[in-house]
This record gives sequence, structure tokens and C-alpha cells, in this order.
Amino acid sequence: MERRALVITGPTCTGKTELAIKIANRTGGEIISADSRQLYRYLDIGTAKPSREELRKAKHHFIDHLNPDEDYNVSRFENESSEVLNNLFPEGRLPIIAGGSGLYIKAVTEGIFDEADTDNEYREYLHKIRTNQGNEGLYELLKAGDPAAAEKMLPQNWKRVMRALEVFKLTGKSILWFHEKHKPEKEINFVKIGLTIERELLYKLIENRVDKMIETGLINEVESILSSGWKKELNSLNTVGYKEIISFLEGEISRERAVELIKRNTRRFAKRQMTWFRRDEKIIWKEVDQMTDFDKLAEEIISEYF
RNA sequence: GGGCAGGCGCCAAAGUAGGAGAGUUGGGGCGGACUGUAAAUCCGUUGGCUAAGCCUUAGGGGGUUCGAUUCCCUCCCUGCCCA
Repeated sequence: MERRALVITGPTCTGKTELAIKIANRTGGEIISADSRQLYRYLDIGTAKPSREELRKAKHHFIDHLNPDEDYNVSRFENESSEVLNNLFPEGRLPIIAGGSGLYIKAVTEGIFDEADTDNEYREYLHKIRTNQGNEGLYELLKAGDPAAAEKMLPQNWKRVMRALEVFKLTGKSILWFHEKHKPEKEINFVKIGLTIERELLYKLIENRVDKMIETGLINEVESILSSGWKKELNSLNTVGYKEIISFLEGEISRERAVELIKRNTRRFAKRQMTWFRRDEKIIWKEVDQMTDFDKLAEEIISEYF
């Protein structure tokens, strides 16, 4: 029997959550959130996490999955989400992968090479090198070990340089070798739906949403996360909406400036998401706007593909 | 109505005691890269064209000059002060 799953993606603020829930309700499906920030507990308002009510309407996986200080990565997401997928198929439930983290979507739908895990000790060592010798120091190291990979990256992009070094140290092989070798291994037919909104309107919606986040207590949320003892340096808090409020709370910028920055950074984020998703030729794009009837859209998608 | 200070590319400014301005700084925008931190990390671009070159350009118009963004005249606009 063919195994089919639905993917709903697209930039932030386009209505993915709403559409996913409507489709889940009509099909008895379950939602697999592919959102690298909604994974974290307590980051609710700033990540536009589905509300309690919405969560009650449909079964969601990977929402409130982690504490803010837990390490996570795409690979873990790939493993855990495949497990969920494998449980859903025998039950005849439609998996609805919904979210805007492009790399996570890619991992679920195409898999990810898993021959090289992370090596925290080595990363620490690399961080030290970066502190002492800068990006160039790291880059030189990569050039020495894996010149082909170095060729493909810039010294400034130290995170990618670091990962390439890590892969090389762990396996003795170039990260490029794994990329080339890896082939999509999923025997699942993913129908990918992408939601878009005309740029100008999208920006307006983003700005409105940010204002609403502030009104509904984003600042309190951040304060209470920090006062619970979570450190501001955590990866989970290096997130649009959180880092800006943190620097407001620390007196570095005004409240107005923080709001402005959240808006700008969210706009930029949405743009990066578009850049990522545009490359994916399998995505079937649905343009929406404020008039869009999501019930109808849900029906449409179901009758067309499922 | 009078006085003063301003008006430069999408926006906000810096500068020029006349001489390398399609150029400076910041912002915003746009495009792109990205398989283990991805809401992360990073790159490019932002007057036009027949594109290693050429053209147009500093509020509008005029003038002085070999040469004007810079000096002069005039008009318009903005801000502040006085009526």
C-alpha cells in the first residue's frame, strides 16, 4: 500500500497551523510540527505556537517537546519524526507535517546522512580556536584537512566550517562525500503544499502579529523564562522575538526599538524561508490572502490529493 | 509677513574653504547559499543602458567658472524663531 503524507510549509504567518488543523480534523490525521522553535516549552507567544485550544483540536507532535536548555538537531528530529510516521501509517492516520523550518522538512522528506554525530568536546575545542584565532583559524584547519569542503564555504560562515571539521574528524571523510552519497531514502509519497502571501501583505501581517505578541505578554513571557533560571545564551533563546526582548530587558535598547527589530528580523526570516523553499520544485504553491477560506482550501487539498 | 537653518539616489545623514560623486556611513529593500545550533550561520546587490565601457544625477530654473554638490540670483519645500 502506498504511504502518503502531507507537508504544509511556507514562510511564517501564512496560516500553516490553521490549515493543518483543519485538514487533520477532516481526515483524522495527526500533525507533526516541523518547527525548530515550537519544540521548546515556555516559548509560546514569541514562536506563535498553536494555542491550547488549537492543540486540543488535533493531535500535535513535537510541540513542547523540550526544555529550553536541551540540545536538539535535525538528525534527532529526523529519527523521532520517522518513528511517528511509522506509527501513523499502520493506523491509517494521515501524517501532516506542518512547519517552516526548511531543513527539518528536508530531513523528514529526504532523510539526512547520519554517519557523523556531533562531538561536543571537539566543538568546544573548535570554539576555543575561533576565540583565539578567529574564523580564519578555523578555516585554515579545514583547508588542511578537507580542502574540497573548504573550497565550498567561506571562512565567515563558521558554523558550517565547524560542522565540516567535525565530520572530518569523526569519519576521516569529507562532508561533501556524505552529501553526494546520500540519496533520499524515504518510501513515502509526500505531497508538499506551500502557502505564500504577496510580500507586501505578508509584511503587514507580520507587523500586526508582532504588535499582538507584545500586547499579549511577550515581555512577561521572556522575563519569566529568564527568572526560571534559563540562560539567555541558550540556543533556544537565540530566536527572533526573544533575543530582542532580552536586550531590551537588559537595558541595551528601548522597548520601541526591540519591537522594531523583531518586526524587521521576522521579515528577514520570512524572506530566507522563501529563498529556501523556492528551490524545492516539489512544492505546490497556494497563494492565500486575508480573504482566503481555509475550510475550502482544506477541502480542496484533501479531495485533490487524498 | 520677517529672520535663521536645511533640502544628495528607497529613507536618514556625513562631507566638500570649487578640482577623482553613480560616490561615503547607517537603515530599509531585493537576490542568493546552506544536511547535525537552521527563527541559526553566512554572501551578494540596491540610477539607467547596447554593461571591463557609456549616459543621466545633489529640490526646480538661471548665472559665475577651464571646472559647481560646493559660490551668486531666483522660485519651491521642510524645520525652528519672531510677528
